[in-house]
Amino acid sequence: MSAHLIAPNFDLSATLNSGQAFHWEPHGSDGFVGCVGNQAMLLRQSGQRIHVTPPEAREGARRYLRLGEDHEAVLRSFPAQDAVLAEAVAYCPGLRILRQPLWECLATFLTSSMKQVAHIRQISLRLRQELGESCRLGDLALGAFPEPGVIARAGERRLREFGLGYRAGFVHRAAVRLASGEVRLEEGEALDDEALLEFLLTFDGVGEKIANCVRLFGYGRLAAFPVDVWIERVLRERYFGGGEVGRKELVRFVADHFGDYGGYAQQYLFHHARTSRGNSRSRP
DNA sequence: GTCCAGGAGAGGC
DNA sequence: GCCTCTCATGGA
Repeated sequence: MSAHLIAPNFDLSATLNSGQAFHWEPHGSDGFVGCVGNQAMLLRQSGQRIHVTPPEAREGARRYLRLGEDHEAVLRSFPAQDAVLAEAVAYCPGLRILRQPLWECLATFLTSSMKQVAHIRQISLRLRQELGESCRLGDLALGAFPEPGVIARAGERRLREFGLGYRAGFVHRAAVRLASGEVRLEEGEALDDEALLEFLLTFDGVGEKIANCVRLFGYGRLAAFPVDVWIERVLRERYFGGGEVGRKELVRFVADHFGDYGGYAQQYLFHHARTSRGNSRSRP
């Protein structure tokens, strides 16, 4: 039994494997299994349809995949004279931004600093398997991302067993803050973009880059533009002719160049730089 | 074995 | 304000 969603110009595989979420596992020839919150689901794309199993996960999947939004408006908003961005969009036009549950988004990106995507993925899966609530999907048992209280009780030492290294303290302290009720991530929903940034920066281990990832992939602030090592390289090489440009100047540039949907532009540039052939650092 | 990763924070200047 | 160093780990 499954339900389906209409998803025009959508690339499920690229979207789930583009360094936003890290826990989706291939299933069968063209499916992916994972949890969104505590809902286990199988997603499978055929043409413009995405089939969701079980059917009761349909609305959760729709929200997570941000379906039903006007993606053409996003593409129209991009700077008209930007050939670099146009190339990245043409490379994978079906790539989208996800809308992830806030805590799993924050916690996952707290583990991301100075880590390769493959390793962030390994940590995310281990946290889910070892500490997360087990969610059944037919014969499969998938792990939800562990609640703050569970991580708080597990302790920093236990987290280090999962390969978090010095990031274990960041994740643990954030979990303790949330589990104690001192703050709630949902408070951020009501804040404007700037106030939300300030709020996220109050978490130890969250700097501007990770805060922007959480604003973009969790809170759905589509103008947020995370500048990581990949984006920094692309900007320097393709937008500034390989010249010596300070990181600060790059941040200033993206703020007024890419516009209201800069987060999408960023994701297209990131995905293209990281996965396309011709980039010596990327793997085929 | 070597390089480097979706960084942040502290310290020096 | 900007530059540099350290933090911990494992995939490529």
